[in-house]
Amino acid sequence: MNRQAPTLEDVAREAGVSRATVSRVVNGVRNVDPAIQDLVRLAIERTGYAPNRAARSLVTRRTGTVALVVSGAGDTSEQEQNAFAARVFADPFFGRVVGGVVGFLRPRATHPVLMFAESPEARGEVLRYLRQGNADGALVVSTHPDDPLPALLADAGLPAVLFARPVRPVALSHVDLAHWDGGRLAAERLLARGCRKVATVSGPWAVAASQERLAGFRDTMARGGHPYVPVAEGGFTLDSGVAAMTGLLAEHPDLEGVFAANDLMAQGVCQVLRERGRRVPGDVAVVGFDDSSVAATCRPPLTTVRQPVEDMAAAMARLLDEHIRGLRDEPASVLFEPELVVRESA
Amino acid sequence: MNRQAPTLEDVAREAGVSRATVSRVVNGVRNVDPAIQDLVRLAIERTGYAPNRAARSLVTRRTGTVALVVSGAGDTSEQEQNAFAARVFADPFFGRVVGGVVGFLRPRATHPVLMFAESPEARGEVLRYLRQGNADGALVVSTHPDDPLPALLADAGLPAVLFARPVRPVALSHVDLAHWDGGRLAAERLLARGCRKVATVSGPWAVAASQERLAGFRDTMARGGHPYVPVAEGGFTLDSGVAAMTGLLAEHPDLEGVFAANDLMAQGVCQVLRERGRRVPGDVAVVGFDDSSVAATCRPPLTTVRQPVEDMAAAMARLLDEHIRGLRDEPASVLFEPELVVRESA
DNA sequence: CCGAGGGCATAGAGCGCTCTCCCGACCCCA
DNA sequence: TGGGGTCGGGAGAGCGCTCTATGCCCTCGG
Repeated sequence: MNRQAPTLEDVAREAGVSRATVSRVVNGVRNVDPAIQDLVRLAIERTGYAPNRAARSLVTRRTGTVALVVSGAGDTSEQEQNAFAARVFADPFFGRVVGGVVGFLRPRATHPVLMFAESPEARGEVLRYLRQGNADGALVVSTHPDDPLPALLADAGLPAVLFARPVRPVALSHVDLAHWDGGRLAAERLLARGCRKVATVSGPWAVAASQERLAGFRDTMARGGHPYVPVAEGGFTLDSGVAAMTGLLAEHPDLEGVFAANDLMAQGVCQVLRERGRRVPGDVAVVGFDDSSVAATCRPPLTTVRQPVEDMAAAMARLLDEHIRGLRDEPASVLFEPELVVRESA
Repeated sequence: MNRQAPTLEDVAREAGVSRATVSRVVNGVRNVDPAIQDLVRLAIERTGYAPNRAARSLVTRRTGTVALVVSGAGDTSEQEQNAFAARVFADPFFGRVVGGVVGFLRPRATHPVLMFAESPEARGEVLRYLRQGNADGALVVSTHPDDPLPALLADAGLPAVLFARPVRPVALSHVDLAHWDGGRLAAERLLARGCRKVATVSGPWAVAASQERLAGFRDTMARGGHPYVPVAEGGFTLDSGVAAMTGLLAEHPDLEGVFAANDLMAQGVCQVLRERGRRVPGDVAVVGFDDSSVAATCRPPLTTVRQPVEDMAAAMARLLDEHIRGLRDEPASVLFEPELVVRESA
């Protein structure tokens, strides 16, 4: 970068061949004499050559970069943008997404650019970024059902893959979890433990996943002879879990089991129960959702419905890669199955 | 990206001016007749033009991208790389770093590329990435004192800024916290509460910050008339906090105050204390460090030494920006002051 | 012995942009 | 009115790479 980086031309001169030959050696090789290959490789070594990506992507029209976009709802103010980023990262869920994405991209010499799109300007920035060819496509994790970004990307014809099926249909690939089955697993666990009086802390109503988890839970409870299940709506945060549980416990002091739609809320549920003198799982069994890191470190460790986030993120990256390489034209969707992880809380 | 994106040439034709003029308008430089400016802007609007970044950075030698590198110790195996990413993100600390960095970069139309450098190959990848001109510089957060990456970057003459002063001196700018003062604040708080028997759970010995926090704490306690302070070494994780506190409590059952070198460990300390029947802060006062998100959500909420991570991260980004733009030649260091945040635990 | 054919290398034309000249028009003042 | 200065715009040379077209040479069939 600093003092005149060596160019293909320099290497060619050093090796006594032409620029094109060096280029062939550097990239996947097409018929180059092995002796010359070695010669070139030696010259590359000696000059410390590193291909300039700008020049390369100028002609290949590929950047080896994808945008990893966390997009929010509508219209966050300038001041809140930092907070948004911090909040997103505070959720252990997102770390797993990054882990899965990086795991897939790394062997493909591709790198994720982190972007936040929680305001109209930020969304415009994402679109511009892609249209300028800064990145080949976008992996989008929406934190809000009304997120307009997917539609914008689809309209612009930009390659993109979503985490979770969008509420409004959009012509983009996505990966998702069989949330209904997750709810079912939680219900089955509580039923198997013999819990009679059972309640649930759901995710936000507007989020499709919340509704599906809830439906799976309720349907299964009903089938198991418990047609009525009190529900309190939470917001996927610890605080909201505390609030929801406080309300539930006030109305139903005799609860024996609780299903919280994510681990953070389950943690809040446990806190409230303990503060109210209930033992978990002795008096009340608690099932969480996600199998995030808190599930294991929480006291007591949470029995939870595992969402294979890393695999899902990797699948996202794979789908995007296929779209970018033109191997896939039509939007596809990949559905993952949840799994019950039994620890101590239920 | 898809069907022939419009080029500068197209816009120029549309506006009836030359390529150079359009370029001038786009970059907002030099004297261009306002009337023509409007003309060009209209043409840009009509064609939907977006400057191709590859072409631009080919000539400017700038990418508008910086690498945000989380670098680990030595030689992590391929399988553990995902885990590394997940672990890093599980630490709420890192989310704050990202928030601060993004906050600074965003107005400057710069974006962070996320990279993990926890193995020799990964480190090579980072260097190559920078030397290829994929990014203009690197923001490095080391998770291990023996991290060789800073030296590699310095040797390669690549612009980079570190979070925390490296153990071995390296010719790179960095930001850091006055850790000694942080330890002092914690000690002063415990002294002010009248705690007699006090212990501390330190961070890993190898980490300079741990030693400084410890020194500040001990020196201040000594000055306050408590020359002997039992220490247990932790690893900045919740589990290590639990283990350390278990040991301390066994040897010193009469403890009245504990300083843990980060909030995660403080949380572990509180768990152990509660399980052993001690009330916090009634029986034992606990002071944490960082003021991370767990400090507020923990039960009880932690009194802690605040590290202004977002500001520090922003300062890192600013330093890097100055290095990249050539405004700053010599390595600089910026030191931040910690601050006591009083909640309930002490 | 000659021409066809194939492996291997080179030449050279861009990719889309910036930026340095350079030139024409206009202004000011003598 | 003319000379020097300034301002606004155009022409064109690359930036470093890929890739197609082309050419060389060696082998082999006729």
